Parts: sequence; C-alpha cells; structure tokens
Amino acid sequence: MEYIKQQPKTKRGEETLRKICEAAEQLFAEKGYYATEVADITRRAGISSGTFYIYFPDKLSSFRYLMDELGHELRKEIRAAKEELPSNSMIELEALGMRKFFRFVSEHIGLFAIVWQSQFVDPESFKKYYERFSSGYINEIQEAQKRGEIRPLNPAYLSYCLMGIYNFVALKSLVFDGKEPSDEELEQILSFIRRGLLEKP
Amino acid sequence: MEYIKQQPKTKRGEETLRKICEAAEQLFAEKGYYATEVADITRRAGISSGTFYIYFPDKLSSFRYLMDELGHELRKEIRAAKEELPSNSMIELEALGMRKFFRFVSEHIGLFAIVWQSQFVDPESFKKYYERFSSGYINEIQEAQKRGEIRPLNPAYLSYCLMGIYNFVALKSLVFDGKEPSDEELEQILSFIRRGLLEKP
Amino acid sequence: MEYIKQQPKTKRGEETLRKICEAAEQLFAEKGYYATEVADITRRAGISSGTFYIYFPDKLSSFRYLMDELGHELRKEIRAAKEELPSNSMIELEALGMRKFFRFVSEHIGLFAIVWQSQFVDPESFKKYYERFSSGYINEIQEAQKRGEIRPLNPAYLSYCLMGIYNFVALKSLVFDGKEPSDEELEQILSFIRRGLLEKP
Amino acid sequence: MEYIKQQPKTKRGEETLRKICEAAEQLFAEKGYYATEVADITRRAGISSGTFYIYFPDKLSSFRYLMDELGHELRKEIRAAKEELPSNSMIELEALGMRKFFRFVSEHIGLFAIVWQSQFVDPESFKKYYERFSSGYINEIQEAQKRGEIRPLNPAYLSYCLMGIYNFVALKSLVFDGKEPSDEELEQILSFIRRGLLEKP
DNA sequence: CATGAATGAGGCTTCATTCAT
DNA sequence: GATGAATGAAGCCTCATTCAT
Repeated sequence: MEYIKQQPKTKRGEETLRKICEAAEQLFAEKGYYATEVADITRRAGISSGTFYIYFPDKLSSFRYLMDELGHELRKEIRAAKEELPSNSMIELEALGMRKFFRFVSEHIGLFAIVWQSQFVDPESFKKYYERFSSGYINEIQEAQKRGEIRPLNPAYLSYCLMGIYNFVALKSLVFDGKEPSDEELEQILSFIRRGLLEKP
Repeated sequence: MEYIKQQPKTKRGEETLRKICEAAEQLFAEKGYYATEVADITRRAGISSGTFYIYFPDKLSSFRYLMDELGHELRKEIRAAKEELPSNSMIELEALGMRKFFRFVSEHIGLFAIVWQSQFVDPESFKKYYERFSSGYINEIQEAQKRGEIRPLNPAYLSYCLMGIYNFVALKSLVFDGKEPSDEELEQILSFIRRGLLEKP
Repeated sequence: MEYIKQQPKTKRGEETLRKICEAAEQLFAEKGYYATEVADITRRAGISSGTFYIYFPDKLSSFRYLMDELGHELRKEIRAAKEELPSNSMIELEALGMRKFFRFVSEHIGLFAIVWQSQFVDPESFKKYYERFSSGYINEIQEAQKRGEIRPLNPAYLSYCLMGIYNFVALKSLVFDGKEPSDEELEQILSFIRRGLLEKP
Repeated sequence: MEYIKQQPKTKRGEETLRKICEAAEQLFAEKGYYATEVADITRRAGISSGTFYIYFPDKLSSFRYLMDELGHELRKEIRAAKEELPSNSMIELEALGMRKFFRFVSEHIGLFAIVWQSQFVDPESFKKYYERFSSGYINEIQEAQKRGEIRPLNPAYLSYCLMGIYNFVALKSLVFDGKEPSDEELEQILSFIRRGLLEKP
C-alpha cells in the first residue's frame, strides 16, 4: 500500500502495524480524526509514540491507509457475496450486497466514520471513494436496464440514491440507535427500492 | 440564539455579526471546521481577530450557531413552500420540499458541509439535526399511511431513506459536479421515490 | 526584508522584533544555531514562545534574516568608512576597511559566528555572503592594478586571501583570546598585506 | 584512539569501522553534523543502525574521532613532505606544505568541513585543532626570524594569517568552484605570501 | 465597538540510543 | 558481531483566546 512507510519485515513488526490500525480505526470512529491524537492511537495500541512513525509518515497517511484498506475489503466482500449467488437478477444481487454492507459496517464502524469525515480530512479520497462505488453500480444498472429488468432512469443518480439510502439507514441504526437493522426492517427498505427500480414489481 | 455571546446593539454591530457568519459559513464549507482558523474567518470578514470574540464565546459556538440558524431557515422555507400548495397529497408536497431543499442547499452549500462534518465536531447537534427532520417526516408519513396514500413501511426508516437520497444526490451534483441537478433529473429521482412509496403508483 | 513574516505596525511590535533579534544573535553566537532552541531565544528576549512566530515563519528564517541584516550593515559601515577618506590608494582604504571590520565584528560577534556556521545551516546564503564581499574586492583590486598600484595577481584569489586573513585573525583574537587585536598588531598584519600586494612597497 | 568504544578484533570488524568512518566523513561534509542522522551514516555504510554503537559510544564521538584522525594524518603528511626537502628555507618548506594541504583537503573534503563546523559542534576540539597547527608554525617562524629570513612580525598572528589564506582559498576553489587551484594560481598566492614575509624578497 | 500583539498549552514529529533476537 | 524494531525525551510550531489600547 502506498501510504505506508515501511512494510514490517518481522512477525513482531506485523503485529505492531496491526495494533496501530485497529487502534486508529476505533479512535477515528469514536472521536474523529482531528480529536484523535497520535498519542491516543499509540496508547491504545500499547506502543510508544515514536513507533507510529516507523510505519506511517504522518497521521494523515494512516487515515488514508485505513480508508483505502477498509474500502477495498468492503468491496471485496460485497463482490464475493454476489458471486456466490448464481442469479442474474440485479435486484436480488443488490439485496445480498446491501446485507453484506450492513454486516461489514456494523463490524467496522470505523470505516463508516472515516469515510463520512474524509470530506474534510482528505477531500480527494472522499470523492474517489464514492465514485468508485458509483461506477460499479452504474455498470450493473445499465446491464439490468438492457435486460428490461429495471426502469430507464439515470444510472449515475440512481447509484447515489442507493448509496444515500444505505448510508443514512446505517447512520440511523448503527450510529444513532447503536444496533443493526433487523431483517424485517431491511426487507422493508428493499421493498421500497424494489418498487422504485423494477419495471414490473 | 443561545450560542451567541452578545446580541449586537448597533447597526454597525449587526453588520459585523453578519460578516462573521458569512465568512464562517463559507470557510467551514471550503476547508472544514478544523482546518478553518478563527483568523481565517476574521480575515475574510475584514475585521480584527479580537472582534470575533465580542460576538461568540468560542469557535465551536459559531459552528453551532450556523448549524442551528441555517437548519432553521431551511425548515422554514420548506414549510412555507408546502403551505402554499393546497394539496393534501404527501407525495406532491414532498416533491415541493425536495426542490426547495436543492435550491436552498445550492445557495447555502455551507449548511450542507456544516451538517456533514458536525458528526465529529459536535455529535450532539448532529444527531439532533437529523432527528428533528426525521420526526417531521414521520408525522407526514403516518398521516399519509392512514389515508392509504403510501405503503405501510416503517416511517422512521423511510424518513432516513428520503434524507439519504436527497443528501447523496446533493453530494453528487452540488459538491462533486458543482451544479444543480436539472429538472429532468429531479423528476427521475422523484419518480423512483413515488413508485417506492405509493400504494397505487 | 524577505525573511520576515510580519513587519511590526506598532512601537511595541518594533521593540519585540528588536529583542528577538538581539537574543537570537547572542545565542547563535554562544551556542550555535542547532543548539539554540527557539525557547532559548524567546526566554532571553523576555517574551512567550508563540510571539517568535508572529515575526518569523520559522527558526531558519531568523538566522537568514540576521545574516543578511548584519552582513548588510557591515558592508555599509565599511563603505562609509572608505568614503570618508579622500584617498585613492587602495591599500590605505583597505587599512580603513579592515579596522572597521574588526570594530564591527567585536561589537557583533554574532555575525562572525553566524556566517561561520551558515555553511551547514544554509549553504546558499553562505556562498552568497562571501561572493558578495569578494566581488567588491575584485573591483577595487582591478582598479588598483590598472593604476599600477598593486601587483598583477589573480584578483578573485587575492580577495579570498584578504578575507581569510581577516577572518582567521578575528578568530584568534576575538574568539580564542577574547580581545580585540591591538593597533600594533593590526599594523603588523597590514604591513604583511602591504608588502604582499604593492608593486612598490 | 580515545573516542572509540571498541577496537575491532576481527577483519570483519575492521572493515565495518572503516565503512562507518568513510560514510560519516562524507555525510558530515555534505550535510553537516547536525543534519546527518546516525541512520544516514549506517545506511551509506551498508550496515544496520545498531552496529554504529558497537564502535562509537555516541554520534559526537565519531565526529571527534574523525577530526582527530584526519587532522593527525594531515599534519603527518605535511611533516613528511617537508622532511623530504633538505632545505632550511622556511618559505620553500612552506610552499611544499601548502601544496600538500591542498592535495590532502581535495581528497578529504570531509576534514575541511568537519573542522569548519566543529566550532559549534565541539568548540574545545575546534580551538585545539587550530592552536596545534599554529604552534607548529610559530616555531618555524621564530627559527626563520632568528636566521633573518623573514620579517620580525608577530609569529602567532602570522600563523593565523597563513591558515586564513589557505582555508579561504580552499573554500573558494574546492568548496565553491569545486576544483583544485591550478599550479599557476598557487604560485601567485605563494608569491603574495613570499613578498609579505621575506626580509629580502 | 474594534484592534492586533501577545500568550502558552499542547500537538506532531524526529532521532539518538537501546536491546532482544 | 550484527540486526532493526522499539523507545521516549525533546524540539518546532500552531492557534484559540485574552487584554491593553
């Protein structure tokens, strides 16, 4: 990864980097990037403050690294989930992806928080993050539109509608209410999306 | 307003407060709360840095003040727009509110940015902001559900779906692309929402 | 001056800048640039450490500023001394300049130390400093050579010979022995230079 | 040598110490003592950073060691050169010594740089370095004065005049211009010195 | 009301040095 | 002998806030 200063060469080093990342992810989520001091991170990681700088050139790089890394993982998991299902119904795949999204975010609330605040920590990455997701959606939507599965609405805007729904529902349930949405609730949201998207609901 | 230290007593004072607020709104949107120095604000406002503290007890208060003030104004405008229309179709009122939202946000991109980052500047206000909007929606939705106008889905989650759509569409168009969505585009988004919500589309 | 961040606008500010410069000049001479902390400077100047940064963007700039400022002053004083004498004998002017040099350096031992160490603090300025002096000498030497006053030796190298003599004599007397060379001693050094330079000693 | 922690006991150790010294000499000359990190030295020497501390107790000791070692070598070479010539003319011996000086310094620009900056790294050594050279000169000068070879000027000051000339000429040619002075140029400088010193030029 | 110089606590980062392997 | 990850004291610099004018 490009934001890292030194790849650990020993087991111990690997362990240390992992501890830094975990601590940083937690703290960025709990207190936000700016309110988190490097000393907070190293304290929680149980290392000295100089050690942080063996692995990262500065505080911002660790933020970018996490954003990249976690975003990567999320996309990978969603892709994997979709590939398991031998369906070519976009809506059914989307239902899977959405469930995966909530599962991942509830286990990595750090990602959610990190992305949310990245608009003012590192605007470049912020935009890139959403556009990468969006372009994945656009492809799927266009395919499904060709098949006549979903309605001929602007794919780019639709992708942001979907992301908006997922993000704000996650905000309400995970951040505000502190619990995962129930299957029943997810089903209702999916039902809203299905009707909105499908040519023949 | 509660976050203000001293209400201006003269014309000159009023003018000064207005200049501070305008500058702060712009800067919080451009650079974010943390990257904005009080000196940046006073510089752009064309005043000396001590003057800021005549009106606000500290930097955070000015943030809260703006968030409150702008949120208030937005809700007022939306309410006003809806009251002009003598319809009792929730969906038609919602279409109006949504247009008002995009108009307001494109003129006050500061509000958008301020709210977005408030999760890590002032989490209390952040939650309050969205829940206030949400509870307004919930009322309308429940009324409409009683009338059989819209489907019997969880009103709280629906409200976050709507806010998510509006916020992410605004993010894409106003922040990323730097332009208001066209009427055509808004119409498509509304069409998605209508089908998703209405009992008989 | 280019290395300064903010020109003081009030009497108090002027006073503060002066105190910073005096303290820095002393400390750079006593302990060297690297061993001098900004906190040392502000402590000696009797101000808080943040105040330093009102006037200088960083520690290095204060060093450059002093080097420029003091070098400027030295050249000005030497020039002034030479202009008072209505002679066109290069050697007599040189005798004056040399005396001025020792007087100035003994009052501003800071300059001496600053220039000496600048080779490793700010190599650019270091070279510029000596080449500026050298080019002044070269002109004078060439004029005197045209008049047949001094021998036809390479002017650039001669200029460095002269500077070398003055600097090392100052090193011995002012730095090592802690006293100004006596008139008698200066006279002997001049006598060495005179014989070395003059066509007809 | 006194500044060394442990004399190498094996061939490998000897080799390692040599590599450290070479790297340190280069780096102290290129970037200066303070800007050179121990890690820079070990990196260039191709060893790990802990190894440095097998041979030196700390960074400063390596500086002192080099200064001593190189100064020693320089004096030895000059002495050897002078002993080869069966002359008892101080000026002729001096001409030899000077040529040796420029040869040595151009091959060990590190020494030049190290001594120059030692005033602020290790003032003690700095003074000692020049006074050791000076006292050698004083003896030679006094002898020559007794013989009536050179003029009866203050020997201590004369020694600093000579060192000043050599050092500043080396500065100009080797450091600023990056080349050794030509024989012709050295000859001119010698001619200046000869006339300045000799009773009967 | 307004000014802007001054404050100083506190954050980020560096780097000489140590030590377990 | 050699390694290189870890340490942590310490320095540079920032910036919200104060206050004398």
